[in-house]
Amino acid sequence: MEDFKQTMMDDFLPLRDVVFRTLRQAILTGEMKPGERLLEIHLANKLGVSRTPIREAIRMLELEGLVIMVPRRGAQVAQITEKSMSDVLEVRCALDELAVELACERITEEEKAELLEACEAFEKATQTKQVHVIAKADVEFHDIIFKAAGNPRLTQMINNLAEQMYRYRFEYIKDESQHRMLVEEHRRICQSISSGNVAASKEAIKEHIENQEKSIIRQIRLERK
Amino acid sequence: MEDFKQTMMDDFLPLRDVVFRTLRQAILTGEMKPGERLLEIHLANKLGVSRTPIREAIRMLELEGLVIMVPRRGAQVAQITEKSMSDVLEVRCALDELAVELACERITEEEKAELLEACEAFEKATQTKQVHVIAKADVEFHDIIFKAAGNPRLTQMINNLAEQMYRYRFEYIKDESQHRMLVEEHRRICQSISSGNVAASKEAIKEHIENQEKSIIRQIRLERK
DNA sequence: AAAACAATTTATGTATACAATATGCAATCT
DNA sequence: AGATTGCATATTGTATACATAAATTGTTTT
Repeated sequence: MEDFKQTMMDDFLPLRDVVFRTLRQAILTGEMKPGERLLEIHLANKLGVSRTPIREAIRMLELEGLVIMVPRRGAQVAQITEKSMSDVLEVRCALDELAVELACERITEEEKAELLEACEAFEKATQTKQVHVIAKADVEFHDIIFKAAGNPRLTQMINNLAEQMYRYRFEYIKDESQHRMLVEEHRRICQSISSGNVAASKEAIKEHIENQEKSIIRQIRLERK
Repeated sequence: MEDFKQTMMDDFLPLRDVVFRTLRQAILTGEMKPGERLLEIHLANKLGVSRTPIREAIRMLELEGLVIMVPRRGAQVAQITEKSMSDVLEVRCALDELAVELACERITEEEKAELLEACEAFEKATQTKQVHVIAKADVEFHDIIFKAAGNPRLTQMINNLAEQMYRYRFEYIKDESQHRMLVEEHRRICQSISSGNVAASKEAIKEHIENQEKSIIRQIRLERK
């Protein structure tokens, strides 16, 4: 009986959170386009809830920078510009460098094993050529680094930044010509962290992010063709 | 009459934002203590508004990490631990290093002059021995660096992190024995950025943040005595 | 026909009402 | 006495109602 209650409480989610995730997903996947207005009643009807959870979700999206508020005109999906993306990536690169630096200092032997395993799993995943499988393996690899870095706040911030590029991620991963390089980059990151080489780790992760940046910028330019 | 209407519209702020700022201030200054519950009706009565703006403000505070939500129990002020503070400072240091690095690369001659001026203004401010004057001069100094770095997203994130330490800031600035060192640190930062020396700038800002960290950790230990 | 103004509509901002859930206390049972 | 159940209360979660401002449309006037 206690178990039941526990599970019920665990997966209870206020509607605002459901709405928040739904809208965020819609924005990040590009289903809702930049500049598109978020009409409360419209969204409320569409999602079958009242305006209240919609509004609270919008407040959260606002603070995440995914929507911008125009006073007395409501919310609209934030514009994604080349500049704003490279700004985000600039920050993300710095934070990822910090993450690998901390990981170098704090990683346990057990985590080293996990990292190596995740690295190999990623290589296998690329062979499936299934985008979501590869994406998942990629996330798992990086999550181990974050765990090893032991700074939850840092993890949260990186994940938040990474989400902002969600819609371009798949395009990047879809491109099979990149797979060899991606695997190689992961290997270098894995090795340099395991050997505690801070400088090499930072260099490796920097290249990793820079390659992503190039791909994303390319995508953006294609879109506004 | 038209004038009045115009000014009202210019500085029109939804109540949620007023409430947000008010509550954030209360939390950051320590007026609302960690663990304290945020009862919606209570706050609504106290601030003379309805529950709606209170709730929306809480959603924003939640995403900023200043309050934590317990489902069906509402919000409470987040605990500030030594670990959480050093986590934040770890990230902040990395971001500040990025900021000075970018500033080195992008600063204009005009901004160099502004920076020098702000640096000298800060020194003068320390002589007034008025905490809020010094704090303001300090903010202005760092703002010029952020402006020079030319990454609004980065600026926003650093400011957000800095806010989380708001309540300890004043204690730090109040301590007059630190003033000489603070001025010296600012001078080094100013000089190294102006001369475009990335490595020296990073080193200087790192020390600057580390000294703050020491002071903050000291404060926290004092509080929980 | 163009501009200005009024009326209407639409959507946000705010308040309140209603529903569901958790908490605390007292009465009851073992 | 201790545990348990049931009820009252407090509080959150959600929906709706009302108020105000912006946008739009249509009409009138020049």
